Parts: sequence; structure tokens; C-alpha cells
Amino acid sequence: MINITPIGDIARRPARERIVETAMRLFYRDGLRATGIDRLIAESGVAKMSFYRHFPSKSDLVCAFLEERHRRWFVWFDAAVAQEATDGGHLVAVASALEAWFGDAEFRGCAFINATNEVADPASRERQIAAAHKRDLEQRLIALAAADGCADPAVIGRLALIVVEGAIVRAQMTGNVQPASDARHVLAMLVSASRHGPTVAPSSRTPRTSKGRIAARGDHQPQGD
Amino acid sequence: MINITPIGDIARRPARERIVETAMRLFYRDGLRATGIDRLIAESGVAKMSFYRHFPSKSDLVCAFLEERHRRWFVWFDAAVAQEATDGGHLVAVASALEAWFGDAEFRGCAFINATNEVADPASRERQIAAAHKRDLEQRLIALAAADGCADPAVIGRLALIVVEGAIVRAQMTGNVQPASDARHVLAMLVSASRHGPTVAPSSRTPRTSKGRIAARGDHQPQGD
DNA sequence: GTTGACGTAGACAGACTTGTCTATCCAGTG
DNA sequence: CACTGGATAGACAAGTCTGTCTACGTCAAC
Repeated sequence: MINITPIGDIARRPARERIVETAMRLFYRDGLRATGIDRLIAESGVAKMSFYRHFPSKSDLVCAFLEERHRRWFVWFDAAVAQEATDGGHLVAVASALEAWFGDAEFRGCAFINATNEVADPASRERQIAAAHKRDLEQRLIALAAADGCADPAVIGRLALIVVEGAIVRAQMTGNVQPASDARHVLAMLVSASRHGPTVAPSSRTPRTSKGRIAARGDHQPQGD
Repeated sequence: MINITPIGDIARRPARERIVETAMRLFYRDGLRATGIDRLIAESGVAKMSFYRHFPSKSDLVCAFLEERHRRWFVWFDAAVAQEATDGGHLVAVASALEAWFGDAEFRGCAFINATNEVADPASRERQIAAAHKRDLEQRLIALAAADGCADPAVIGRLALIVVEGAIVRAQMTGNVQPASDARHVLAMLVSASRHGPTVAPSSRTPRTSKGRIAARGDHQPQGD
């Protein structure tokens, strides 16, 4: 994610900032559980008591990390999408942003998906922050779908979120950027279908039973480019 | 994933089996790191030395778990998809399978995505097993796309994999099954576009490898028809 | 009946975990 | 000057982790 990281000279900054900055790096790179307090302390050049003065428990630092990551990630995301967006393509601009992200040497997947995997309790603060992050992302995607003139931006945004999540996971597992261009293609198709066809999706829930078919339904297509 | 679990009366079975069965449950439910050797041993009612006789290290058990999970998951997947598939809809049948999976009370996401998040080293055996699992899944999806008459099953299969991964992650994070029907919708769109349009435009960045034809490739596809 | 494979029970080592606590240092303020 | 807030270094507690080891039990084949 490029400039999500350092900035000034890290040393000689208030202890709390140094701790958070180290957490941004280690928690994302190595994972939550794999990063121990001792290493966090050693690498941020801080005393243990300074750490516990600012963060009563490791979980508090994890939450601070997630919140800060949330903030920075969207600063980057909004800028990247705005830069890539064109009149005709707002949602597909997301794919271009993803491509840059996946290509970053530090890329290790989505910190919030990863956190969800590492923290068992769904009611935990960590999981709630992760869920909130994805809700915000969905809102972004819905807005982009609306800007693209989609008939049902709420549905398209929700579908787009699935595509984005899938691309992130694929990029993480394979180490390739290709999932980004794959995502671009699917997103373009979503937008195109929603612009041409009437309603593209079950606006809410599909009551279809396990044997229900969705087969035909050939009303949406060209998808052109 | 329903019948992926026990079967006979667990106690009174060879120690190795009891260990693996416990691992299937705990590793998936609680995660790799969060599940300690001691708990594994206690819950499978086995002595520590019996454990280390069969699995020289925890990592060996993790790999055994992943391989067994791989096996059982595809037994379930192939059966579920075969049951749901119709002449006109092979790929969308995957969504119905996912729906059943997501609705399972034990659902905790994809064990292989989760393992990838927990094991840092991309060269580790664990990561390789996870990558192989996804390659196999992609082959399945390609075959289903071919059965649906897609013009370019290799591309559609690859895109479908992104959709499936995204749906899994969304279901895991939200605890809902809706991502399954969302995925059904996107998959139907993929198939429809590929059937009508010529080629589904492998985005500008894809260097157009000419290894198209996949259908003939010898995959292991039990999918009837 | 002895042998050997396989199992159990549980102590132990050594590293690493989060978190507490003492003791010291130093910069700024009154 | 003394005081104080915030930082430091590092010992320590109590628990967990993986992995080793000894000692004993059981059963089947030879």
C-alpha cells in the first residue's frame, strides 16, 4: 500500500507513536499472534512499562493498530480510486487501485480479513473493527456503482465487495497481481449488466431453495469491454 | 460441511486416527496456532509419546490435517455440486453448495485461506498444500464452466474462483449465508456473458497466453455430464 | 513365556507468552 | 533547589508452548 508506512525519523518520537508505528509494521507483516509484546517493545525501542502505560493490554494495541490501519487504508484507497476513475468507470478504478496494492512488496493480504482469522471471538472488539471496515468499504463501492449509473447500486456494491475480497485472497495466496485485472473484468461486467438490464439481482434475499435454479435469466449481457 | 466429521465411536480407535480426528475439529474451529499440542493430546485421549511417535512435530500434524481436509472437502464438494447441477447450470450449482456450507453451524471459513494467514513462510509445506487445494478447486470450476458451454472456460473458471473465495470470506466475516446467493448471481452472469459474447476480454494487462483449451486436460472430474 | 509393537501417564527442559514491579534517569517547572 | 511526569532497563511471576524422556502396561505372534 505504498506510503502507508513510516515518514519522519522514527526514533525520537513520542513512545506511543513509535509503538504504533512498529505495530503497523509487525502486526501486518507477521500477524497478530506471531508478534509478541517483547519484540514489539524491542523494535520500537521503548521500555515495557511505557508500553503498558499506553496500552493496558496487547489487545488494546491490536485495536489501535486496526483503527489506524483502517484510517490509512482508506486515505490511500480513496486517493487511488479517485485518481484512476474516469467518467465511465468508477467501480473498475477499484481494480487499478488493487493492482498497485497487490504489487507492493509488503502486500500480505487484508489486515482485517487476517485479523478475523486470528481472533476467534466474533464479539471481540477486533472483529467488530474488522466488520466495520468492510461495511465502510461496501459503502464506497455502492457510491462508485451509483456514480457509474447502476440501476441498483446497493446490490452491485455488495457483489463488488465479494469480488474485491476474492481478489485480495487470491493475490495473497498466489503472490500474483493478476487477480486485480481479473477483478476489473468482473466489475466491468457487473456495471454493464446493471446499466443495461432492469434489475440485475434479487434486491434482497433469494428465497430459492437448495434445488432452486437460476439458470436461464439471460437478460444481462454484452459486458463489452 | 456436514458429514466431514466423525463416524464411528471415536474412542477405541487407533491412536493416530483419534489424533487426526481431534485435529480436524480443533484446527479448523480454533485455528492452528491457537490449538496447542497439550489440548490436542488431552482431547484425543492419547499419551504425548503416542502423539510424537506418529507426528514428529506439530507441523506434521498440521499438514496431515490439511491433506485430510483437502480430501474430505472435495468429496463433499463434488457430491454437492453434482447433486445441484443441471444441464443449463453447472457453475451456479457451486453457489448452492456454498449456501449449504455457509449455513453449517461449524462453518469457520476456508481452512486453507486461514492456514495461509497463519503460516508466514510461503515456501512452507502448509502453504503449498493450501495452494494446491486452490489449484484443484480452480480446475473444478474450469470444468464446470466448460460443461456450461463457456467460450473460454479457463478464464471463467479463474474468475469464478475469485467469486467463490470472496463469498467464503464474506460469509466468514458476517456469519451470513447471503454471500452464497450473491455468488450465484455473479457466477450466472459470468457464464451468460461467456456464452453470448465472443471472448470475455481478458483485460488489457493479461498477456494473452495461448494455452486456452483446457477442457481436454486430464483433470479428475467426477462431475457427471 | 518371551519378545516387540504399541500404548499410557506424567515429569521435565527450555523457550516464549503476557503482564507486574522496582529502581533509575532526565527534562521541565515552580 | 526540589518536585514531578514520563521515560528507561530489566528482574520477575505465572502461565503456555513444543518437544524429550523414563517407566510402566497390554496384547498378539512366535
